[in-house]
This record gives sequence, structure tokens and C-alpha cells, in this order.
Amino acid sequence: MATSIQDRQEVSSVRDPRQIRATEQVSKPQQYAHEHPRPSVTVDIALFTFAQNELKILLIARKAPPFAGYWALPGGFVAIGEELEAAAQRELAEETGLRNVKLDQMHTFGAPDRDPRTRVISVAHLALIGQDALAHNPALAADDAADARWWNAYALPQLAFDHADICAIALTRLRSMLGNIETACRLLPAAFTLTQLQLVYECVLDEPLDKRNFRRKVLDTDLLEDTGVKTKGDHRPARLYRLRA
Amino acid sequence: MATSIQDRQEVSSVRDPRQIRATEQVSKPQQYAHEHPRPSVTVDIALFTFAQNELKILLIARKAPPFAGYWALPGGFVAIGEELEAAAQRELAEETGLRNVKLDQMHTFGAPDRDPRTRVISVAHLALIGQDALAHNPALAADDAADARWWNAYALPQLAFDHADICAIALTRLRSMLGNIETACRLLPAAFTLTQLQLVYECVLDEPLDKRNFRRKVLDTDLLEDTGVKTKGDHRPARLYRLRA
DNA sequence: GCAAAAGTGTTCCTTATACACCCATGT
DNA sequence: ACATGGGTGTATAAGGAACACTTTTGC
Repeated sequence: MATSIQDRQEVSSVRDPRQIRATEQVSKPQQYAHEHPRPSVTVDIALFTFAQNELKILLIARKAPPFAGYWALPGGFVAIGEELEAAAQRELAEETGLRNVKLDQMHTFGAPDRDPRTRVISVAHLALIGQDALAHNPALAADDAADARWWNAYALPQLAFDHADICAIALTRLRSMLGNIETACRLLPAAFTLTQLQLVYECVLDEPLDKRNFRRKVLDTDLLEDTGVKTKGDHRPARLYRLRA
Repeated sequence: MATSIQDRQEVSSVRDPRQIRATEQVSKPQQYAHEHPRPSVTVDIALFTFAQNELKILLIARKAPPFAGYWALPGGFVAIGEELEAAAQRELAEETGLRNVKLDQMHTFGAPDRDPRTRVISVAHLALIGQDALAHNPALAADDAADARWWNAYALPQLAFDHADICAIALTRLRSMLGNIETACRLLPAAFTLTQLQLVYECVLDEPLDKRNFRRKVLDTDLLEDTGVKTKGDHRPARLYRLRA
């Protein structure tokens, strides 16, 4: 029998080493700078939504070189005292006006030549948003801003840097996260129909799903609740669901 | 119906943007340095093995401040023109003599105060190794080096920096990777018994498994083949298996 | 012969899959 | 009335979980 089960307890009783630092002798920050030329560090954000029955990703048109005229993921430099996720939140707010979007760190891209100017290491993040969150931002909501546009995630233009790689990994990551129904819901408005949710799954997984099996599986989890409201439209109204609190 | 299926083709036909760079006007690298104070970037490696019926992780004793006397994950600075994974391979070779170990990038740790000297962003990697790979390195194989030692992954000492967080995430990641039998095999020698493999699963998942169900599930995948060799020891000899090529 | 670890099948239950028709609304 | 998308149940297959005894070796 492995000893892991008994030993587990000891881990949580270890004191947080951050509380001990102050008592140690610390070398000067400058000491580092001479020894190691430092790369720049950026964050990039792959922001997805689901609209017009398509999985969409937000891209920004670059105005300055390198890659002027190309499309790129939103992102930018990490400030020297800034958490990585805070940097991603700040860049997202600066470039889209969106705040308090849940961000998942995804992968760090560090090929030495990925930026032709200098060494830039980029920590890529994944973010999912429902269309209703865009309502406050007319440019993004209307999908016609001169420099920011939603693109079908399966039909991207040429991208700057290695952003095509980042998008590909983002899509793979998103796919692997669909086991959690909540993930798919994050791509939709707060209230949505089961058909919309199924379309999200079909679009991200890129395969058709059986309607009855899908609905049973989703409703059996008890993660969704009926809002009591129904859609109004051309045909039979559909129940609107929301994530249960 | 989602349009993703038809559109998928267009992605792969997009030209690699890296081939286009040379034609663009490029700003000078120095331009960056003034605008953004740059962090240092390191790689850390959580190297696991399975020995003495325990999941073990390799730690290095720190001799210099900060955290002198503490144990830490192997790792070090990324050179300015170096791939992240190459840096991790180099550091692993320098500190343990191990080469050509498969490395998986795991997570990037960027809390501004995680290193008391200066801003250091660390890209953490996960590596798994069988005991037979350690045979060439007597110090590591004997587990008695003054400054490098294998520790039970569930009973770690106090760790430098945020390495306790890194170890915790490494263990979680390792757990999530056990769906692939190959992952568990990477913690064992090239030839191993099914009981050893089961112990790996039980130790990493931290739960007992049924012997008959486990053996059936593993053998049904057809990923293992019988080496024809058996163990010699105190009791009934066991078949030794290896990963099928 | 006994201690210790290796090896081996069957039953039950849960979960996934395949499949087709009626319903509510707008025009 | 018809076009359009919303909504529903059942039967079969597959996979996961529970469970105990015999075999082979060293001492």
C-alpha cells in the first residue's frame, strides 16, 4: 500500500514561506540586471463569445509595425509590479471596455523570434463572455468598430506574431473545458435556450449532438433553472434558462 | 446548424505570418527597454518519480539567499535567446545531469512579490522520470546528495518562494494526466509490473483501486506488452510489461 | 507448510447512444 | 394551413464498480 494517504496531512501544516522572508538577508535587485538581459513580458487574451450561431473571437487591427494592418489578439505589456491576471484584466478593459471578465491562464509563448523587435514572452489567457455583456460597449456590440472586430473562430484572417498558434490552443482548451456546463454558459447571455446551449457545444466540439440526449444530460445535472420567461419570435417560444446560483 | 464545420478548412490554408515579417518596417529593440522595465523570467521544473512505493519529487537545497537553507524546485533564468522549454532542459541537465526528459509546460507564476529581490516571472514545467533513468547519476540514484534529494510528494519540507504552490499545482496536473496510461508509465522504469503501475495510480490519485478492474482496464487498452521477463524476489514472480512501441 | 504477492471472471448498475413524432407560435 | 423551431421517452449497448479465491515462489 502506498504511503501517500497518511502523509497527506503534513502538507497543509507547513508554514507559508512568505511569512519568513523578512527575516532573511536579501540581495539587491540591481544585482540581477547585470547578470541577465531580461525579456519583455506581455499578456494576450483570447476572448470568445457565441453570436449568430457562430463561435467568435475578438481581434484588434494593428495600426503600427510590426505587423501593421494585421489582426491580433488584445493584449499588452505587463507592468513591473503587476500580477499577470491583473495585466490581462487591464489590457482587456483598455481595449474593449470590458471589466470583471473571468480569465483563465492558458499557456506561455516564448519562441525567441515570435516578436521581431525584441524578446517578448507572452502569457496567453482565455476569456469567455456572453453577448449581453457587450451591450454597454456599442462598438463591440455592433461588431463594426474600425479596429476591433469579432471573427468566426474557424475562419480567421492572417494574424500577427504567433497569434494563430495562440488561437488554436485557445480553441483546444475551450473544447477540453466543455465538460463543465458552466463554461459553455459563459459564452451565452445570462438567460438562454437549450437549443442555444446545444449550438455552443456543437460549434466548439465541431460535431452534431442528439437533441434529446443533450437536453436530458444538461437538465439532469440540475445546474440550470427555468427563468419562467420564454422567447418571443417567429415560431414556438422556447424556455429561457439560467445558471442556478 | 453551426457553420463551423464548413469554415474549418480555411484556417489551415492561411499563410504563416512569420514568412512576411522581413518585408515590414521594424522598430529597434532598444525602443522597448525605455518604455517598460522588464521582469526576469525563470523556468522551474517539478520532476517526479515513483520509488519505494512513493511518489517523489526532486528538490534542491538553496545555499545562497534568498531562502538560503530552504528547499526549492530545480530551475533558473531563461537566456535572452532561449526557448522556454530549452531553458528548462538546460537547467534540468545542469542541476541533475538528466537529458532528453519530456517536459510539459504547466503554469506561469507571476505574483509581483514572489521573489523578494526583483520581479521574477516563472514558467513552471512538469517532468516525469523512471528510476532507471537515474542510474547514470549516482548522486540522484542514491538519494543522498548534499544538495539534491527526492522527497515524498505528500510530505514536503518548507519550500522557497512560491514553490509549495507550484508543487500543489504539479500534483493536480499529474492527477489530471493519469487518464493516459503512458503518463503513469513515465514514472516507472522501462519494464514494470502491473502492481507497480497500480501503486502509481493509487498514490497519485490518493485512493485505493480494485486489482482486477485495474488490470483488465489497463490490459484492454493494448498499450502494454509483456516483456517475457519476470521479477525474481521473495514471492511469486510477476510479469514485467513495457509500453508498446 | 506457511507467508507473501501474483493472477484470474462474473454480476450488477450506471451511463451513453440511437432513434421519430407531436406541439406552439407567426404568417 | 403550413412553415419553423421547441419539446418529449424508450430500448439497447457499453463501461464502471463490487466482489474472493487459487497460484507460485522463497524460506
